[in-house]
Amino acid sequence: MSRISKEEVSELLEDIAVLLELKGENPFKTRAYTNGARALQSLDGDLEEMVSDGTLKDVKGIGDALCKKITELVETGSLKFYEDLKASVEPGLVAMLDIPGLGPKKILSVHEKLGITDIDGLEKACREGKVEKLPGFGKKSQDKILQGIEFRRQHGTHIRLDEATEWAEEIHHALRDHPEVIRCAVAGSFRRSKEIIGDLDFLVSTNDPSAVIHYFSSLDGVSEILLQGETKVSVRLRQGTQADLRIIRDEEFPFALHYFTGSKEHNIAMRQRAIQKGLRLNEYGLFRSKTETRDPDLRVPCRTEEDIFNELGLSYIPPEMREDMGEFKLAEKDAIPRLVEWTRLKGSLHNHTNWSDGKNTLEQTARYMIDLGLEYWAITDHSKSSFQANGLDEKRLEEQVEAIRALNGKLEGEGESFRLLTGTEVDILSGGKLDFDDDILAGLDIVVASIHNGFSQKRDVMTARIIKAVENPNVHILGHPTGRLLLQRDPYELDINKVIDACAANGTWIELNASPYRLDLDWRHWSRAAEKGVLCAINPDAHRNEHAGFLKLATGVARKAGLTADQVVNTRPLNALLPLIK
DNA sequence: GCCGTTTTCGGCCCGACTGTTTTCAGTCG
Repeated sequence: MSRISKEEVSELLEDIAVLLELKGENPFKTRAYTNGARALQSLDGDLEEMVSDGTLKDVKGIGDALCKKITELVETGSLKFYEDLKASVEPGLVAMLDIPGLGPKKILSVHEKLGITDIDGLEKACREGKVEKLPGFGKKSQDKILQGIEFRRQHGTHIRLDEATEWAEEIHHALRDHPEVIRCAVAGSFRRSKEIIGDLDFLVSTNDPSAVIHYFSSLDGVSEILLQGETKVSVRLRQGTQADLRIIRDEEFPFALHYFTGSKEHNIAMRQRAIQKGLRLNEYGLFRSKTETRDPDLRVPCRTEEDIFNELGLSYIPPEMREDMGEFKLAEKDAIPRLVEWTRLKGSLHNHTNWSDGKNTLEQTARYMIDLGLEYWAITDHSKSSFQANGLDEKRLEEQVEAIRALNGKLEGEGESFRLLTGTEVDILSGGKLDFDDDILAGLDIVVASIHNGFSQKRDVMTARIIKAVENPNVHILGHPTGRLLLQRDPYELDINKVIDACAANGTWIELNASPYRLDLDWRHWSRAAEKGVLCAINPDAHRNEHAGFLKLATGVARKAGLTADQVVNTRPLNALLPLIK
């Protein structure tokens, strides 16, 4: 047996799907590989075991052919079918799928007719006017391809949740202000609290579509209209993100809201359920017909999204959970958890001040958090090895603890029940040793242990390093466990499942770092952690007071992770938290 | 390639928009 992980197999199956698509294979076959990849992602059991005991074939979405290929991968570490397939496709063609307006058919066409093998070659052919002469292409297609290449060169395509929030709120408010708008909503991956947003989706019900479409396309932040029809318009915002608006009639609103919230995979599963019940589901309604697509007389009356789920034998699925990653099983049994709400948070357990690399003083921080109505706020400035962040040594830490005690005394004298908690974000050094000795750590309220250097260690070395740290009884929380910076830096190599298991075994909590750059631990890993009883701390890792706002944003991600208020430690009031951290 | 109390073959989610056509294929979400 070779060591190949479930994730690696899953990614390889997705690669196969892309390659098959480019070869012009039957789209349903292509999708079978995508489905297989997804089935593996949400698989609970151990892949090697399932291969050897033959239970892999029982997994829905994995049939004879996929089972054989996965078995070959697990047993030998490679797959001949994949190697042959990869060798038969020009590698430069795959990247062309990212260019708007270019799909597999057109890519194949420029490849076969003009011998183009990569984006640079495509750009050259466009400039020489060769592409517009191909059948099915024209001048406009050629210009659009050139524009797409240029745009992608200048901007990335995705934005973080905090950037998306600013735009979404601004446009949402603008739409709400328009007199012809009856109802409007932000849908899409933003409503699902994805950590990274590709484009923004807005939905409006109105009796005057053209007025709203015109209004939307001429909003202040719009730099370019990409396409415009009678019920749909797509624009480019100033900073590069695409925003789509869909217009529907008001009685269609709940159906359209569900449809445009997605995810695509969730929607496909929903429509399949509708078909099984002899119904048809689209953005205009749920119809008692196999063919009718818009007849109001055949529409099953639904006032809310919840009604739609109920009609299909499901309890309400919150938007954040709509990824077709197990939510249907829960909704069938009416077992969707009551997800945590950000208003339940009572404080935070990982933050910085001007003692290390933060902006505000202890007192500014305390006053600000009191105004927000919070009960506690842990001060966990960096430790001495993080010299780039002005980390505290033992002496300064001792002084800070004194200062915090004094400030707490002053607040108490003013009748405030709010408390700053003492603490540190202690560096996990290479080898897993911590940057402070145990007797120092033992005297603090909260110890967060995090990695800030030596990112490039090998997977097993890094895993052992982190496990050693979380086994220290003085460590309460593992901070930003994978070190990723969204859209900037990949996670370091580690076996996250082993780390989760170690946290479970030692009663160490795991952070959901609320910084929009991190949102780490990723929501996809929390079902395993929660199952093993690991508690979550939603921590803004605040470096200035306004970062307290990250708590709201990250609670959306915690909801996506399926977490309840009980599973999040900082929903506890101070008097319930203190016994836990002793 | 997967799947099945209508099926082991013939389906597979669905509709809007664009550009190139002259009724539709390709792309997108």
